[in-house]
Amino acid sequence: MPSHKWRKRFRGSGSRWTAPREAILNLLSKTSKHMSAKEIYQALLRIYPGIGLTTVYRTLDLLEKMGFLNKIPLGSGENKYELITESDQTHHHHLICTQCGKIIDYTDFVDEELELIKKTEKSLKQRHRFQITDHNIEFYGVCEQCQKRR
Amino acid sequence: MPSHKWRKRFRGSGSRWTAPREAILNLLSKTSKHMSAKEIYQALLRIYPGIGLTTVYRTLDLLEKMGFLNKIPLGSGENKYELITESDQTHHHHLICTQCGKIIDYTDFVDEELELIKKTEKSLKQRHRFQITDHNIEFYGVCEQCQKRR
DNA sequence: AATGATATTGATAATCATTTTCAATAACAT
DNA sequence: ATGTTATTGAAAATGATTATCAATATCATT
Ligand SMILES: [Mn+2]
Ligand SMILES: [Mn+2]
Ligand SMILES: [Zn+2]
Ligand SMILES: [Zn+2]
Repeated sequence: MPSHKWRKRFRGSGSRWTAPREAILNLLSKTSKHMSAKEIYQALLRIYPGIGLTTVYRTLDLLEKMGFLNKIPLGSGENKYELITESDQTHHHHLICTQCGKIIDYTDFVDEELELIKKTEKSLKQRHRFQITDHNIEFYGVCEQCQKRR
Repeated sequence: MPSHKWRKRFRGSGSRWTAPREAILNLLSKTSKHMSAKEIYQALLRIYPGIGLTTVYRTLDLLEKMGFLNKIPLGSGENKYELITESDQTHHHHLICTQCGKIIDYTDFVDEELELIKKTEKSLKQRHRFQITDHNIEFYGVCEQCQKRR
């Protein structure tokens, strides 16, 4: 468990290093999946009985604010979370199954994409006086398994 | 009120032409805003007292399925709706204020965008065996008014 | 124009994800 | 070891949307 790399980043922020926070970070670092609060809660129940769903929500909020993870709205009102890895494929977008909610990362044409994004952002900033902070690109469809299911 | 152009499109679909449906279509055709169910409900109350919020939701669902309007998830769990105009700027994307939820249409670089989209879609389709049905591009930021507000 | 089958409506209650409240507990600077 | 206060978990509250259901309106057919 090389899980203490996050610990230091809690220092000085006024936030404390607690068992739920460690558990959630460990879980998310072990999976490549994009998980919802409830999924995270249920997965944790096995290794951490007694953890509260409320705590999961609060922790996810905190971790997002600290820049540890991304929150991905599913349109159904449900959100999914993924750890931000400081390693390789940091910038990526998503392919979302509209049937089961599965999310797949992709990095196709990121360079061209970024160029276009940059241009558009600049244009929008000037014309609408928006302070642009982020963008989102995603594709929707039906995954292989859900295609077979009917 | 040239509002009877939709009427015929209800024929044969088994759906009936009703007052709430006409009211909602009229309202949305008069505005360029992207409105939530509640906003639509409240706007209608003045001209159509007694209309139910439930009916608004149901009608919006129906109209979306019939291809009359787009549903835009806000990430906060709230959705906004816009009429699809058969006229000019059909294909566009959105600039969304994260403070007040205001949505602004933009059509910058749509040609380049569509080219990139097409390429990416093809690539994703092959590699992940997804049946891709749609895409979404949006920018987030803070609108001019919300910048002033603090 | 009257009839009848059934699509639609609106009030109410139910869901579902997320947030708020609050008293009990745990983390950590001293 | 101690005290301050951030954090936790249970329970209730919220906000958007959906399900139920009896009453009503639409519209094809007399
Ligand atoms: Mn991802
Ligand atoms: Mn629009
Ligand atoms: Zn799927
Ligand atoms: Zn705004």
